[in-house]
Amino acid sequence: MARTRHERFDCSGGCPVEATLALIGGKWKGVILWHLLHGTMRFNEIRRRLSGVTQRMLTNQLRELEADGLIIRTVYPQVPPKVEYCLSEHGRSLEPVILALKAWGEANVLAPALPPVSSIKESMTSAAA
Amino acid sequence: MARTRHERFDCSGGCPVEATLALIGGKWKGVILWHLLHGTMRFNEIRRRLSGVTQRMLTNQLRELEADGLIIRTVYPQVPPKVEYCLSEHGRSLEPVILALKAWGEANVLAPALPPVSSIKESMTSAAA
DNA sequence: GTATATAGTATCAAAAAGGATACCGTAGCA
DNA sequence: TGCTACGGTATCCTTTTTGATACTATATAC
Repeated sequence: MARTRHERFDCSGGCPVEATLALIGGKWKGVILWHLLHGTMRFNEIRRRLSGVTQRMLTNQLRELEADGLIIRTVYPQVPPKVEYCLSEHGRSLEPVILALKAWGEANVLAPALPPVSSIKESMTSAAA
Repeated sequence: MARTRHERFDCSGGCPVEATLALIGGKWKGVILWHLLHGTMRFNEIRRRLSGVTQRMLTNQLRELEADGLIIRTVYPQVPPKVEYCLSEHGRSLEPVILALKAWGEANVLAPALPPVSSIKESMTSAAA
């Protein structure tokens, strides 16, 4: 159920890159994992931090992360329900990856106005047209 | 054209994680970048390494990477055509990220038979049912 | 004269991802 | 008595992504 694209890694030679991206590449997974780096959280707690996510999506993503062994879901037999999510050991091993993603994003996406590099070689391109 | 999901980063507080994933998160982008870390490559050269990719997909992904300023496309006005792709400076700055993804993938996805952690808490879960 | 390699486009279709909305059952609060 | 919070499901729909296939132009080799 809801297995995304984890099953097929056909890129010969080896692309652990793809394999990893398949696990954390959903729209919300990266951020969820990043938030969970800070500690255990309840469902709605996560939801509030990911403003914009729907319940269905959040449930889906959390379930996939759980199925992939990256997070641990603990439901307390209470009413109203209380469900906690935290990183598994496996998930925590992703910390350097997440932090690398975050560091690069901070340095290269949000800060600068990245100029279109596609201007220099346009002269060559137009020569072929 | 072909802008994927780069435009909207609504996850408040800041998720450079998402921002980065949006750039490298396509099905092939990560691998393409990884291959380009090794040096300049021609179109079909990349294609052969990504066995399974279609021409259309490869073109798309390369165009997006170029539009995002991560790679540089150089077309030589020859016939038959010769087009080279290489990392831009911006793209090369992704090297630690790519390597982190690769390292984790090698260590955690391909090697071990990752046991389903979802067994311990099942007792609690069933108690709620 | 035909085939091949090059780097693509164009068009159509399928699959996957993501989103909107409504609903559930109970506890606690007013 | 009705409201809200909790952590979801179920259903339907739209958008995005991916894939299959056919087509282009020309130089070179056969």
